[in-house]
Amino acid sequence: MTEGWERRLRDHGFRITPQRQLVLEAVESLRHGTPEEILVEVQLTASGVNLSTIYRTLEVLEEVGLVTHAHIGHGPPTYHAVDEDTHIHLVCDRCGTVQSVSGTVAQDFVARLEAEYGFRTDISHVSVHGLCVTCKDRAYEAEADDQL
Amino acid sequence: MTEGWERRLRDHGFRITPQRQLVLEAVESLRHGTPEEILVEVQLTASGVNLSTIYRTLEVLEEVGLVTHAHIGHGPPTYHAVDEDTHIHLVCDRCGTVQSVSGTVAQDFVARLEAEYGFRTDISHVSVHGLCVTCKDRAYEAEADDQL
DNA sequence: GCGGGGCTGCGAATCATTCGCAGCAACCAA
DNA sequence: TTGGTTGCTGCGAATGATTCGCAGCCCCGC
Repeated sequence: MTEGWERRLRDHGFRITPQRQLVLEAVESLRHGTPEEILVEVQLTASGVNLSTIYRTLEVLEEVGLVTHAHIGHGPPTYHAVDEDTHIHLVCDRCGTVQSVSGTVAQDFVARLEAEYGFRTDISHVSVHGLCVTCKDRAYEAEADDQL
Repeated sequence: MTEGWERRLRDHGFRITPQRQLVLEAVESLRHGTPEEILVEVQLTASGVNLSTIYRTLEVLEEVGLVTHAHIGHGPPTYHAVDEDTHIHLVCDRCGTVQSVSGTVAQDFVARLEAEYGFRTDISHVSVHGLCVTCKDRAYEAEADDQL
């Protein structure tokens, strides 16, 4: 009985290796993870795995549709398993906090982009920048200062 | 008669320098530009300007609200003058093309994020990933192959 | 079980960005 | 206008993330 992930790899002409299994499991258990974080998780089981392998493996897993990545803020990308609930990251450009919200808030927006531009949005990949509630209030004060 | 950009810098305690003027002009004339591209543009006028200065200057200009930046795809960020019409980048993850569309398509989405989460979206900073019309069609074929 | 070619570990290379520092110059005051 | 004080810049090195080249290993079809 071939598991789904094995089939997906094979169907795209890739081999099944322990590293690929471990990386996929790490992504699933972390839910959010940068390559560096995934490396640490993988090394709990297999300490010999190299960071280059993490990068190459994530690329492969993404190509066959088992994981996706999103860019949050300026740092390295974070990877997710595709079966995660799709969500959107609200990134505060001032304090750097990241809030995950359900992808459903963007459904209308996504539909509109498809209708008007034929663009098929990968919603889980979107990250939205701006100011969180807290920092927004502080920004108002700064604007008030500007007026003086 | 002090020009607006000079006033903005002074009001935040920054000095007026030729480099800052040139970088701002370069951003305005390029409309979209990475630090590297801005350097080239600036060096048409002043060849001695250094890339470090471009980075530092962009940071300052952003802090005082004269420019903003957006992350498009995996490469370096691109900078825009703030008086540009706000727009959104639709980035195709397959072919890499970037399409700029009016920010108005996102107004409802932005309003909803503010209403539901108190999040103030910087719309010009959003970049939306997915598949463009052309690549979307090609993706359908690939999915069809998967079914076999 | 065997062989070929994909995969991995390792270290070096690359790319973007940041930092440290010494000299220069913008700006305030007299 | 003339100084003096900082802030700003150029330069080169450091850093951090990601990629590359290559030799050896091991997955997989026969």
